Amino acid sequence: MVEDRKLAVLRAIVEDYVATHEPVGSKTLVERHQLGVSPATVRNDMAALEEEGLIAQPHTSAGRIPTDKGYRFFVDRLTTLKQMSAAEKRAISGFLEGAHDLDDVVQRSVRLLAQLTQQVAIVQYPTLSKSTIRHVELVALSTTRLLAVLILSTGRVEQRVVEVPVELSDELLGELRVKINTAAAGERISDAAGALGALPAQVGPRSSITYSVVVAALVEAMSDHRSDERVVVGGTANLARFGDNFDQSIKPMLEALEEHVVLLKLLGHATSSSHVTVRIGHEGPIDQLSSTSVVATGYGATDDALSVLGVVGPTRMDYPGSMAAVRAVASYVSTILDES
Amino acid sequence: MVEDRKLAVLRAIVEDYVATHEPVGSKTLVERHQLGVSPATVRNDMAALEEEGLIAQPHTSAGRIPTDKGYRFFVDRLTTLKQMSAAEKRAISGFLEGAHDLDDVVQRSVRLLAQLTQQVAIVQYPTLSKSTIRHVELVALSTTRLLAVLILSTGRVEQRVVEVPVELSDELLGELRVKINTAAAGERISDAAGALGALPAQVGPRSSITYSVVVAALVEAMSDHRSDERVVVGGTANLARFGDNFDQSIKPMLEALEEHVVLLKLLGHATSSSHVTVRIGHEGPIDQLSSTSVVATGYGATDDALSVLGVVGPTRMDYPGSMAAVRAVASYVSTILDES
DNA sequence: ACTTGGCACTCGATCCGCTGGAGTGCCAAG
DNA sequence: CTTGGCACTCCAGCGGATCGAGTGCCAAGT
Repeated sequence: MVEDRKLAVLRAIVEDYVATHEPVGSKTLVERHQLGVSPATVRNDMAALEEEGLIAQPHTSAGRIPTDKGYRFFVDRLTTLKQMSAAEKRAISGFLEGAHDLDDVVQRSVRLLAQLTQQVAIVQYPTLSKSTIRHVELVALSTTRLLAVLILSTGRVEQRVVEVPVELSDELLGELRVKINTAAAGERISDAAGALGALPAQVGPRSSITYSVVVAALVEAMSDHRSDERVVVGGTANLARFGDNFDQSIKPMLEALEEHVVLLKLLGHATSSSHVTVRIGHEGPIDQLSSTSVVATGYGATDDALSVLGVVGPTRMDYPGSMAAVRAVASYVSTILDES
Repeated sequence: MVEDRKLAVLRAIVEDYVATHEPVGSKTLVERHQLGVSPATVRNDMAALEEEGLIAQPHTSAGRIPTDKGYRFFVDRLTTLKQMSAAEKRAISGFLEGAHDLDDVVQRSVRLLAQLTQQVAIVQYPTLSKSTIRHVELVALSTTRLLAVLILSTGRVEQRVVEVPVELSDELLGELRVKINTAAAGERISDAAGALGALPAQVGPRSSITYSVVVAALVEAMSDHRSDERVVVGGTANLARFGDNFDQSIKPMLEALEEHVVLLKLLGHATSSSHVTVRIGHEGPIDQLSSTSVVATGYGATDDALSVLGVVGPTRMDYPGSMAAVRAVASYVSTILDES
């Protein structure tokens, strides 16, 4: 079938170009792949593919390279999701099992992902808004300052210094601690604000001011979007393999990696864990990164993802491999977080 | 005086080369600086400087560039410590004042330092071994697992999950919490281990096992050197200005920035806060970074530094500027940490 | 004892023109 | 629809010529 062969040619072009980083011509194509036809035939197919905007040539007498549209087609229609080998699976779970701490899990995931894909890996911490409160601890720093420590179900620990306009006695602090914990424990962050808000009214007017100050600070700490932006990056050294066009690809990438807000925009919002999202080149939200692709997925519960992780690389990346690695790591991280 | 002029020439060469990144010749030198002599004279001086190993020429018919030894001489003998302008001082303190959290302080410092020096900035968290324990919190995750949260005087919060081989009742947990806090609060980390170690013997044999397990885990968490290695990096995008020789300077740099252990080696151990350390090129501990310099200093108390911060850049960097910025930021961070 | 102008020399950077080869598009025949 | 043939295009790479910045050295001047 003619149409089939055209797709085979596209696949071959993508694979070859990803492997060699060089425009691929009709002759080398039939040599390296068993297409069973002559270069001339391939040339005809290539002309058709170019017509459809799936491939392009850098200059008249050069081979073809896939366009963003070509990659998109390749990812959507020509990619059979690669399975990780048993050895790889063992390596992944072994590496992640060793963690005894949320920070540890995140850090290891990022390293792992970077190593597996040989690219820049990004892991976002579990979103605050989807966690429930496990415990709130108040520690006096001085008589008018206290440190509020928020321990969440996902293992995240958030802290915030609170200035209180009145002197705090030990008893009052203890009372506060108990009241706040009974009100907030087990609640989702978003709901806790309401439950806590009711507290000041329940106590005598004498301590009600203190209550409201502390409660207000806690609520603020919880809704602080800055802490939702926690993101860890790894494998930056892999940028070195991006190629030679420094200013065009590496510099903007480094700049983006500095700005966590930008990174989050890049990753996109947490989708379901079962689905791997691929954004190719210009499809992404940032113009400077038009030759960069993002492969990401949610992790955590299958239905309602806790957060996102993924890799970032040049459009000419190994999509099947990256997708498999991202999916595998996300799934292992999910199970580990479920256990704890 | 002849000797004086030779040094003036060296200074001029360093300054010009740092500014232009190009080998500097005798003619351009007399044009740009008021040396009051002819190019020929400068050439004689240059020959002498080259004889002494302070400058070198990349090839026969090119201008001169400073050698590492030349930079060293420049830093040691020709640098008058630049003062920050009032506006800069205001900007620094203003930017750092806004922080309400240790994490915040560290993060802001790194950004600030990167921005001020236009280079890669590194800040190490306050060393654990120099902090005292403010509070220990134990939160039950399940009946046999608990989360130990260590709150330190510097504002650092360390956490660790502990598996306990026996079932923990609420009362036992409360008892543990009180005992541990009375034993450890106010102690230096290094001393706390001893105080805690005595605990199990003080209780009945029934709960003594539980005590020893928890205590052991806590002690391990405290002495865990991994957590001493906490380091934050910023301004990576400034690597882009390093120049063109990608493989020689940028790639190894990126690799080093990935490995926090390497970074710590690079920064060196905390020296006193009052003294800024400069390591030039090959003087550093890492061979791959032989064309990279480090400007660092301790921060925290003047006499006994809490930890280290600094910047990393090409040997051809603005030493006076970097030294001034590093010193200024360190001093502001110190005061802020003292306050809390 | 230094400084300085002059001068010959070196050597990388840059431009130019050439050529080889990889790759294409098209056409006519199978 | 495939295929071999063929003319054409254009980049990459090479060698040679040129340019100019910079040097080292020397002899004369202060």
